[in-house]
Amino acid sequence: MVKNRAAPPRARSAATLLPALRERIARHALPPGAKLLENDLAHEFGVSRAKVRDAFGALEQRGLIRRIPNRGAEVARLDLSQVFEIYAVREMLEGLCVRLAVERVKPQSWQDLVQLFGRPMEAIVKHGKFEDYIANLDRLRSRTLEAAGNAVLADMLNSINDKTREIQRRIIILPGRAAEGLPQHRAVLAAMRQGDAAKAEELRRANIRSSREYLERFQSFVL
Amino acid sequence: MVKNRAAPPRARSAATLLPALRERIARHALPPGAKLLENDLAHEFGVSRAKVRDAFGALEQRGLIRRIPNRGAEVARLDLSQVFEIYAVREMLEGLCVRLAVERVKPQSWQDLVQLFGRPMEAIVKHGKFEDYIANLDRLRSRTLEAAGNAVLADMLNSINDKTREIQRRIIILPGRAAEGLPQHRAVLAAMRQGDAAKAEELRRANIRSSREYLERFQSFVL
DNA sequence: ATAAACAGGATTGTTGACACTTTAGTTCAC
DNA sequence: GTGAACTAAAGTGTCAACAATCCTGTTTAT
Repeated sequence: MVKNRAAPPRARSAATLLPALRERIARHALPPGAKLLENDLAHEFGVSRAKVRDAFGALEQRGLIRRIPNRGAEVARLDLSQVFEIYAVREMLEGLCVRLAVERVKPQSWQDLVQLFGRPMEAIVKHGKFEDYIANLDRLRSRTLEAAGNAVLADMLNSINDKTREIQRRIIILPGRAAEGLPQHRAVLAAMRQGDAAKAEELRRANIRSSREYLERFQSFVL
Repeated sequence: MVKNRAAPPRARSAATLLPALRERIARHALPPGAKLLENDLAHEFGVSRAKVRDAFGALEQRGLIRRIPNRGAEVARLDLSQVFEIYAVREMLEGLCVRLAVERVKPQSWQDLVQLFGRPMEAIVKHGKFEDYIANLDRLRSRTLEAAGNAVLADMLNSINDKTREIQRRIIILPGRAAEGLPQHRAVLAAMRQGDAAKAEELRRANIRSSREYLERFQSFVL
């Protein structure tokens, strides 16, 4: 190879390096096992190798990449058992998140989401518009996280999310999953709209267990 | 100041740098707000400044230190609201941990801990031997974490623990807390010994809520 | 006397060069 | 033809010097 196969040195700033890498890894633009070369990235982002190295350190701490001495860094692969470990934790934390959110804001503040998850989402699922479905789920997610007002929790859930975003995407695309998931999210939202924190928590946990079952059944398609 | 007030350059290796700093911060050998000087630490541990810098990056990711550009790093202070945020998360995760542990190992494997938490701990509490009390709690903790067999969970709980170890210590020393906590731990262990995962989980959560109440009542002594 | 301006020292941030390790490709012996 | 030994290239790990920034104590002007 004579030429740099990496993208030309677009003038990106150093501050965007870490989030950009996180994003690429989370959406599998950099798939598991992909090697990360310090030089190429330094060149592409227009920063020094030292900063790339710093970013690698942060990514390693978050469990997004794996570093082997003298051999470089590669995107971490997660095997099935790790994914199930994450699901166990996620069930608890997402449940807590919903409960805190309900306890801290007025019930009517969820009204717009209740409506969004009515007809509009119905149509989205009907027509298989998965990207829109996911975008709306994400809106619900971030609204809930914000309402919960717990930075420690937010950090952990974001960390988990970075690792499993692509897997969740693949589960949603599975036959019947969206149609089965939507009523579950609606039920959670209904409890939130009523201000019933305990019920919302339990329903959210059930929703995640249900997603987990899909993963168990279709694991060969997802991993 | 003419002389280096830091310890003489003991020959410590680079591999121990990060754990050593974590430990110092966790036990408040470096109290909140203490400034960390790259040069002093590099000298003390006999490593280059670059490595100290790497370690700082990891510590910052874990939320143990705070870095301000051009101003250096200092041990993070946690205010009361953050501590309560952590308690909310901890209650869920410790509960999960106990449940998983019970589900994965034979009930009789807890027998030695049941006995340890009988007479011996009774005596320890009676004589106010707090260090022993804490050491045994820690033994219970690590045994449970290991039995749970969930690396993601272990990571999160360890991270939380690093941040609140000293606070937990101060709560335990509070008048009446150890005497009130011991029966709670006994109850959890009894449920574990019976193989009743759900009950053990709920009891553990109650135990943490109880600890939280102490913190609420005596916050002025703890922070 | 007070506050702004200024120097000197201390500390962090950044860069580039160099050493070490691994990998891949080539040669050579059998 | 096969495999071991050697060589060159690529990549990572490390360090030390340099640049930029901040802090402290002193001077200076009002």
